[in-house]
Amino acid sequence: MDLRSLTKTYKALAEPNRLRILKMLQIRPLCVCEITDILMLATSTVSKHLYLLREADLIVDRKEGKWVNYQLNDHPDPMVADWLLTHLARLLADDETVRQDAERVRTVDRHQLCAVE
Amino acid sequence: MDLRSLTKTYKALAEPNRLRILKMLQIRPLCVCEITDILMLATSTVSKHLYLLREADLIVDRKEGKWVNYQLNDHPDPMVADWLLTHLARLLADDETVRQDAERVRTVDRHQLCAVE
DNA sequence: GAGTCATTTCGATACTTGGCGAAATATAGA
DNA sequence: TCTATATTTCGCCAAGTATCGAAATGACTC
Repeated sequence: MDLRSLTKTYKALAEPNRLRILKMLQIRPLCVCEITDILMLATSTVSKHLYLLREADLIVDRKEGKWVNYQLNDHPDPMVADWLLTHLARLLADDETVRQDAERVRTVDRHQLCAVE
Repeated sequence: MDLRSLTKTYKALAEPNRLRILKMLQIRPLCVCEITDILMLATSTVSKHLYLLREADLIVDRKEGKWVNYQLNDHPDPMVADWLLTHLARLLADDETVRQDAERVRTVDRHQLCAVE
């Protein structure tokens, strides 16, 4: 673990929408269109956020048909990412935005969202 | 602890020179000119880095004569900064830059540095 | 109080990053 | 193979940030 990679990890965490994504993924795996719907950002923007979280070893992607599911990394670098994800579970529990995101995660359905309207 | 303040904390950590400063302050308190000498940056740049670390509750300043000594915050927010600083103690131990910084911290003397040459 | 030195603040500049839409890629199904 | 859908990549712009030097501030000493 050197300065460069630790900086990359903290940079990945230093953005509110990316923290929201991580908190949402604590509830269950989500596809890009579900995350996009909840954050209300362009798909390309969300894809970029997911790329940075993946590069930081915090999440992993699993292709499933035409969807790409993202989930928290179950086997992250034990020195850093593992520890940060564990801590994050205790953080932001009382944040209003994060709380509302959690409700949306429980009710959102990808079959309703994508390509409809 | 909400999204905004947690983002501020991670932003403070997401820069290599600021991580180097924190690692140096783990050894002993340092004044601005000592840190400036080790990082080889302009004084104004270092001052700004210190400002951001202070705003994130990670360090505190103590005036001592014409110098301003910075040190790690002994009583940080127990929910975040406290935990991050504890973890940081274990991190970056094997980083070459951080190791060299540590040597400089042990040998540097503010009376030799400032206003000389 | 004038001078000296450490630090902070200010203003300018180059670089980085978050955001979008459009184009490219990948997968499923007809 | 053609079409539809989900995602990624690319090019661009606006906002944010790291950096510097110069000016301002604060503190000690003569």
